[in-house]
This record gives sequence, C-alpha cells and structure tokens, in this order.
Amino acid sequence: MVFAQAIQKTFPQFETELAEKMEQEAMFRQIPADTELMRPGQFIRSTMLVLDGLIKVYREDGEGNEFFMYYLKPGDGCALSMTCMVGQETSTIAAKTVQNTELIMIPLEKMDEWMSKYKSWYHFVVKTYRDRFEELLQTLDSVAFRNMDERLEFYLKRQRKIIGSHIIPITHQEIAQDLNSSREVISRLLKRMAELGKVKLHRYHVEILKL
Amino acid sequence: MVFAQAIQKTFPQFETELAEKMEQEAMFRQIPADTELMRPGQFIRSTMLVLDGLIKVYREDGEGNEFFMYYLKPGDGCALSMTCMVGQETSTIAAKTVQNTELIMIPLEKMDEWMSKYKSWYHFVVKTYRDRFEELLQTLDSVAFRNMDERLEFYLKRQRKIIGSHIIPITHQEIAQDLNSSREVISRLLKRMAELGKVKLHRYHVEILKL
DNA sequence: CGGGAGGTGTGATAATAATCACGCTAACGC
DNA sequence: GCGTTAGCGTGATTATTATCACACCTCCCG
Repeated sequence: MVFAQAIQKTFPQFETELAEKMEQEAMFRQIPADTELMRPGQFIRSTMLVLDGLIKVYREDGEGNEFFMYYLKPGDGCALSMTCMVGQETSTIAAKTVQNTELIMIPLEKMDEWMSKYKSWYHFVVKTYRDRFEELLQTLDSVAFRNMDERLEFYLKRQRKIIGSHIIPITHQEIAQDLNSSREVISRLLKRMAELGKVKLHRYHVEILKL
Repeated sequence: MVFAQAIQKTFPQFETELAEKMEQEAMFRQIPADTELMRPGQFIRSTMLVLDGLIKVYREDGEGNEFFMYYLKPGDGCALSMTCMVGQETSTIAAKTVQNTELIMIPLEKMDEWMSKYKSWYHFVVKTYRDRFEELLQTLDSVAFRNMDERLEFYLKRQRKIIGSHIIPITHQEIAQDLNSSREVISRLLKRMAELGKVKLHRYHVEILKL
C-alpha cells in the first residue's frame, strides 16, 4: 500500500480504491534524466502518469528539426498515449525526460475500464485532454501570430513557470532548437532583451529579471 | 423517432437506445451558411455534433488576425465544447458555418452521464479528441517547419479533401486570412504553382490539377 | 450604361529571419 | 598547464515574407 499512497500524494483527486487498483495493475518506472521516452513509430500499449520529475514533449519533422510542445510535470498525464496515437507517416511526437522521473504506466484496457468505474479517473482524463489541447493552442498561437522576439519571451516565461525559478539552465543552442530557429538569431534577440533589462545573460543559463 | 433515425444515419456507430435518448435530450438546430457559431468569450453549456453541412474552426488573436485550425463535417463532434473551453484571456477559438448546417446540441451533464452508460458514446468522444488533436498537430507542423509555399499546398490539399472536389471556391484574400499571410504573397505563390502546372487560377476559385 | 466595389497582377521596398564566416573564451580532460 | 571542445558575440549576406502603391478587370447595381 505504500505505492498507492505515493500515487495519492501526487494525485489526491483519485479515490483510495482507484489508487489501490493502480498499485495492482500499473507498472512503476524510474527513468534517469535525458532519456528518450517515445521514439518515432513506437507503439504505445499503455498510458502514463507522472509522479515525479519533468518530461519534455516535442514534435519532430523528418529532417532533424524539433519543435517544443509542452512539459509534463508531476500530476500530469499524457494525452497522446491516452488516444494511442501511433503510426505517423510524416511527423512524430517525441518525449524525453529532462530530470530524473518517476512514472506509472497503465495498460490501455484498464484505462477504458476505469473510465466508467471511477468518476475521478474520468475527470482526470478529460482534464488531461483539455489542458494539453489548451497548451498546444498557446504554442500554435505564438508561432502563428508572433515574431521570434515575442515567441522567445513566451518561451522563457513558460520555462520560468515550469522550472519555478528565474534561473533557466539552458543554452542558446537549445532554445533555438525548441523554437526551430538558429542559435545566432536567439543570441541576438537575447542580447537585445538584456539591453532592455529584461534578462541577464550567463554562460549555460539565462536569468529572467522582468518579463 | 424520425429524428433518431437521422442521427443514426450520420452516426451509425451509436446504438439505437442512445440515438433515442438523444432525440429526447438534445436540441436540433438548423443554421444558415456564414453564421458565427462561437463568439470569443461565450459560455458553452452544451457539446455539439454535426449532422450536415460544414463548420470552420479557427483561432483569433486580439488584433483581427485569424488562423485556420480545421473543419468539422457531418459525423464529427466538437472537442472544444466537450472540454468546455471558455474564458480565454489572450486568444480565442471562433467557429462559423461555411454551408447550411444541421447540428445537435447536447447538454454537458448528459455528455458526462452517457460516458459510463454507452460504450459507443465513450468511443466517439475519445475518437473526437484524438482526431482534433491530430489535426491540430498537423496544422502546427506546417506552420512550424514549412515555408509559405508548402503551407499553401498543404492548405489546398486539405480543402480538396474536405470539399471533395478539385474546384476550391475561395478568393486569394480568404486563403491569406486562413494562413495569416497577405493577399499579394498568396497571389504570387499561386501564380508560381500555376506555372508549374499544379493549379489553374480563376476568379473566385482555384482549380487543383496535380498536388 | 456608368460607376463603384472587390478580386487579381505586379513592381518596389522594408522587415524579419536564416545562413555563413569568423573570433573569442570558459570549461574540461589528460 | 595546455590543448580541445563547446558556448557565445557579431558582421555580412541572403532568403523569405510583409507592406506599399497602383493598374486593370469583372461583376453588380442603380
């Protein structure tokens, strides 16, 4: 029952019975930082819930380009594995841990079964869909309507929120990759932001002053 | 029961009992072409299923810009109203009919209730989420990774698929709006496509030759 | 039938972003 | 410590897209 308690700590909305069911049916996994969770074309036979750590979800095209979508943090679920989204031809979703991560994998059959059995599970799944959809819309907005300088600010704000700190440990190169831009462009924009007093630049990390 | 039959014709996957329940609980609406269905900030108290016609769903920023997301056709449901996505601050979803449209509105309470009662409803809702998510990802891809010429081709292919015809009744101005570009850019790109034999240009419509 | 509105064609210019070509420097391993 | 690697700064150039300006044409309406 110690595992069920860990689940309920991160997912307090689940009733005890559901948490205990999870202890029986789900698989617990610990994954080190910087590990690929989903590879293009991989089949997904289970959905996953994040207990601890941080997962980055991004889109890949076929030519080595990436595009950051959103993070999954403790208490989040993966909307993609819930819909069993696999077998893309053109582009694919990729996910990797950015911190040491603990998650539980739930077989898809159980996911369906619990939908009608546990109200809290049903609400969790619906909320997961809504939250991911909303984040994806925000990402779409920024790339559809905004220039790179505004997209960069939006990106940094998001990082600050998820990291919970004004120090964002990231290189210019990594930012460029997430925004599908180039390192030089990001460096120049950051420099201008520094001149405006919005950020302070360091090697290997960016300090957010006022955004 | 004539209404229940109409539902089952467009949604054959629903069991008869569910279709009859819908006849009792849902509201049938006929909406003329070119009508705004969702206005920014509007509250959504019901989800909707499309029986006939065509609905365009797009994103709006605060400055008069638009960005096409996807169409809803007969047999589709609206993932947004299912998650009851309202009260955005920054950007908003907008939807309008492009043809005369018949749809049924289902109160949100019923939607929840039927989830555990009818397997076919549950599968429909999950499928709706997955399909919309996938379409949104494709939209995101094109704007994140592709230049305007490729985006335009993708857009025209999509139109052909949903319209079911090689004649796309649309003006350059409307395409520019959907792609958040400008009329001159679209005109020039279309001209180049015409030179390559991919399309044939007409006033008020575009004829797709080979894409 | 005359005139206006809206759709389209096209050149010129500007703004934005990507790419190329460097040089500099902090961090790390041997 | 010394050399290598990776992160960063920056100018020059190019590519892409947006914007401005204006001409022309078709459709429609009075």
